[in-house]
Amino acid sequence: MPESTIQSVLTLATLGLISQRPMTGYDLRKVFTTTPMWHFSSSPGAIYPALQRLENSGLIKGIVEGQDTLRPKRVYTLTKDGRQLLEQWLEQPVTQDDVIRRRDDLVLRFTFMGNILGREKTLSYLKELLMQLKSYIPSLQEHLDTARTTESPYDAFAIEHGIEMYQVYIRWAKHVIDRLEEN
Amino acid sequence: MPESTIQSVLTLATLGLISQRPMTGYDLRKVFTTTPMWHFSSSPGAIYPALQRLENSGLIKGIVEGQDTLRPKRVYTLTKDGRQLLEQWLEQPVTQDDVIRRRDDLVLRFTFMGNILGREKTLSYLKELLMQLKSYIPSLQEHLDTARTTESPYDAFAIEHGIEMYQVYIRWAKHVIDRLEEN
DNA sequence: TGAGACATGTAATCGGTTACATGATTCC
DNA sequence: GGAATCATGTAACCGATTACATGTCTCA
Repeated sequence: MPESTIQSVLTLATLGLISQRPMTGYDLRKVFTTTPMWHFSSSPGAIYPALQRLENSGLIKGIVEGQDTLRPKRVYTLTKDGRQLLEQWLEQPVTQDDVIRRRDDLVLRFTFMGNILGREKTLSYLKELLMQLKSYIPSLQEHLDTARTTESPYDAFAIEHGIEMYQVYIRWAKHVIDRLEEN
Repeated sequence: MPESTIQSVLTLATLGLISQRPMTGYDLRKVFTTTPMWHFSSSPGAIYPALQRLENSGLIKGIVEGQDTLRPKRVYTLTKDGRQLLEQWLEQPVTQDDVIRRRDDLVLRFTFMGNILGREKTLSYLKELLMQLKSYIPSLQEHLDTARTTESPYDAFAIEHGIEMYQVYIRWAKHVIDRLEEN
């Protein structure tokens, strides 16, 4: 049972990536600079300390490859505890707070979920997500109404932006659910 | 000329809000808990230190109201330096990095911009934003193609999510431009 | 008289940013 | 021989989170 308090998105993303295949710090940096996961920091000052923390917490294990050569590298794999923590994160219920403050993390969780928890759990995750997204919109709508009556046109535009974002999010989730249910 | 290095979104948002009307720390907390700006932290441990930093940098000035009473409060207003820094932030060109890593900040900037820089500058801001948004999509499209050919369906879904988000962002920006140009 | 809103702080901890630092290997 | 890529780190700084802490005012 991992008792660590590690929960930053970067470490969770790292854990997820390492779960897909063993990786070095350099590999991670490449993912964070060359794939759409580039909204994560790829600076060595973020990644190497993160890997050290994960290893110290027993969530990953580094094996040195090419120890005899002049350019050895540290390849990390998940430990059982690491896998467990990752699953714990993925199985967390979707909260209103997630939908408001951690919109992007929810997509990240989805991405790892398919391979790790399977199709069924991914489907219920998406349905839960869908519910939370839907239940958030009315409050935005209310604020839009007040912004309109108080004549703050810029505020109103900004809130419209938010509403539209959540609406496509919902449409996307429905679409993915349909696709996954088609088999 | 403010030489401070203050640039966290929270402090910039604070500066923007105080520019609209003088505010206390408590007022800010209320905004951050009761309006769609609730994705900002409203914890006293974030706000009060931020206000102190802003005041120490000479960007805002606190005046104690009700000093004689038992519940005095500190009302902050922008200083000239504060206003200048705020304008500097708002006038910054929209970069690719903004569009990737600071999507939300861009909307925040838009919100303050109307009142502070006026309609013309807001329009050019939106057009700049539009360009950057458009120029970002092709790279996502490419990654979508590779994800599809390598049979990573979950990755592909996630990238589709991103593309759709940017597409509505673009639609929104166009819509607002049209509205503002109608006068 | 008690609940809830008003009002402001501090301290420990943690992690990300920025900048610095070093060296090997590969390929032209 | 030089550029690009491979590969890994450290240190100072800063700001956000969490938890703790305190007290007033208003209204039912």
